[in-house]
Amino acid sequence: MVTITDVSRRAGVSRSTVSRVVAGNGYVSEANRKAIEAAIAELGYRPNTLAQALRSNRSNVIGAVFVDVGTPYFANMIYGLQRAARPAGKALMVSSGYADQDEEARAVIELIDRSCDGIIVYLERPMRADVVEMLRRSQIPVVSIGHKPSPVSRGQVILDNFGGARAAMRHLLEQGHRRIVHLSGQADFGDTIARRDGMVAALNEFGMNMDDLHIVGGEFHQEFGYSATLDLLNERRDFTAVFAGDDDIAAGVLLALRQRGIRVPEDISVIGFDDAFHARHMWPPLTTVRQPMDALGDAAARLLLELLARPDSGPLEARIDTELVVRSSVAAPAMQREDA
Amino acid sequence: MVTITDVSRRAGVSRSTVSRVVAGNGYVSEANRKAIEAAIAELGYRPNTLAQALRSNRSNVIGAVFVDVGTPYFANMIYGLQRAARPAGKALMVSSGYADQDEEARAVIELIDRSCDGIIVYLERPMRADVVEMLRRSQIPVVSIGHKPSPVSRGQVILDNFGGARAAMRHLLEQGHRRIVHLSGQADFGDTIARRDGMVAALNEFGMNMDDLHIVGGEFHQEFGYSATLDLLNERRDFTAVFAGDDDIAAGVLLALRQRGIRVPEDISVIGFDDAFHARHMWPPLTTVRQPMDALGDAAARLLLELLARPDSGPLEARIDTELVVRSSVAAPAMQREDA
DNA sequence: CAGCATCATGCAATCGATTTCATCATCTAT
DNA sequence: ATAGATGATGAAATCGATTGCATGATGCTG
Repeated sequence: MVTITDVSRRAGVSRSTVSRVVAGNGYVSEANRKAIEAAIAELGYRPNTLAQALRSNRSNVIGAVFVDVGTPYFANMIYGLQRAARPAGKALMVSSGYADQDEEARAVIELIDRSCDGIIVYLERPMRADVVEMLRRSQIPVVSIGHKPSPVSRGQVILDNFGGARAAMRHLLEQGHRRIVHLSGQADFGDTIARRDGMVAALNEFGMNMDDLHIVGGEFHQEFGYSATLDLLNERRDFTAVFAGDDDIAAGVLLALRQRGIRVPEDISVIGFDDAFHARHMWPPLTTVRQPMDALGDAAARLLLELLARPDSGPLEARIDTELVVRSSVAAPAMQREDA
Repeated sequence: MVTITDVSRRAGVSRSTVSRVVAGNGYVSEANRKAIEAAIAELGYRPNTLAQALRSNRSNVIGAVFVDVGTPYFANMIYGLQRAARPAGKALMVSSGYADQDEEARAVIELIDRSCDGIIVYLERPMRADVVEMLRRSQIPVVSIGHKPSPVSRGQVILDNFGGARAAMRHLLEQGHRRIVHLSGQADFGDTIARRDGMVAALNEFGMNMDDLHIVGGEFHQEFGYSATLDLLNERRDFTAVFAGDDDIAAGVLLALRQRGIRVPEDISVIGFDDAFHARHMWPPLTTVRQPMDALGDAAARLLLELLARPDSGPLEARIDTELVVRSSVAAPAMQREDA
């Protein structure tokens, strides 16, 4: 491996001078600069980032912990992260927490140990107290994505769940739907709570209220959407539209309806949330509320870079808007619907 | 930050002794071991991985370059990678090459600079010569996933494209299809070539040959599947089944057929390749050949760990099998088909 | 011409570990 | 009793950079 010492010898200067040229700071004569640059090129010198990091206390690595990296949902977020991080010369180290508190703790600790300059987290569980304490002591800036700000985070990226849920409901209401079912994800998730408020807002705008909405709580999985829809149908419930807590649930709804021979959107309308990768591939293509994952990642990285550049800045926040994506799963309600 | 020196002082021993306890090698008296462990716990000492890496020349980081990290396809591969790497104490650093030679070069160079212990690559383009040279000089073991082994890789993970394509064709042939169209991806991709051989093998088994197959070359995109299918229909070509180069192409095929009012699988059967995330969400749910991305990532990491443990071992290879996933887009051909 | 910036450079300390080697105490075998 | 093996420990060099400080050269001002 060719080191800075090799370069300095070749160019006939001290290591300090080489360092100045590489870092591009301090005074260096034109003659020496040329000589050093030539030596660097001839030897193919590349600075050892480990040594740099050790000495200067900046690793130029940012760490990220997500629920599950192996998921399309987060893949897109990583894309946004990279888009913002790379131009700033930061590499990315990613890890999954699998929605388990101890796994999430392990992942965060690993990133602390690796001397990341900053950490971005998207967690489903509150952070373990000892990890919070470690982060506080390490002084590493933390940006969290999602609903509840973690106690150590100095940056927060929030998705406008309120506005998204309101837009979805309004879309259904404007089409004339009045008997709507909402299949929500986990009731204790922050997202779910924020969305409820958005739905209420939309209902109010149409002179309705929460009582006019039938809510079934479950999980963010296709299976829930499927079985809940079947139950609804068996109860012979009277509804013309379903607002699914996410696109996975919506996929389950579509499946159940199709099995019962109920047409979408002619008989029943369905709207989802997320605009996940597969939303456009469903049949009919799913109308849904787009949650721009790449924008979330991008914003998180930007916030972190800002915190790195201005360590004394107060808590930062970014709010990301949702967007209604109209495809083909919503239409005006039919006057009458023949049940299965 | 609490360092090894702090611990040594607290325990009343030298740094060397602490290091031995932490590393778990060398001789240490029971009394000292206890004292040191106590000191570590009281101070909350965590070894500085940067310093360890610098001194011992092992960073315990594995680098990976994929075509595009922000894609569901690779998300799953990262999952497999992590599954194998974490238990070995290796962290992951990922980067995208965006199917561009210079971008891929940049990504690999970054990983070299970061002193990764090993690098895993999945590239679309041949590696730039200067990067090959850098890798060779750096002695960093490289494992490549995919068709063409890169000139520096000492490990190779190969997907059985041959067997997968043969299985897909056999499935169609067994159902009775004889007039089959293949919509292939980029003709110069290694995958595409290997699959062609698999298709020939299947045809031969049924007493047919390449002339009995109509091949249209294009790209691995939905748009190609869509437009190619429309063209085929406009030409009034006579076919009962389509074998799509991947599930994206298949999605385009389904879309075009649906628009023309052609039923799948009653009128025309469609089979894909990959078993991408959205394959099961299509309508009808797509029969396809599963390419186990997580297994590919897992195998790559294992190979790399093996190379790391046994630096003098010869070139390693792993072959990953595909699996036919039967859903609902293939059926026996109808006797007669009324064209649009 | 004296005094003071400004420009250029190198020495040496430092970051936080690992690792070689020397030293010394015990223990065992002859 | 003594040589040799084994166990236990610490001093010091080392990994490859960055950076504060001292020093010297040069240019400018009054």
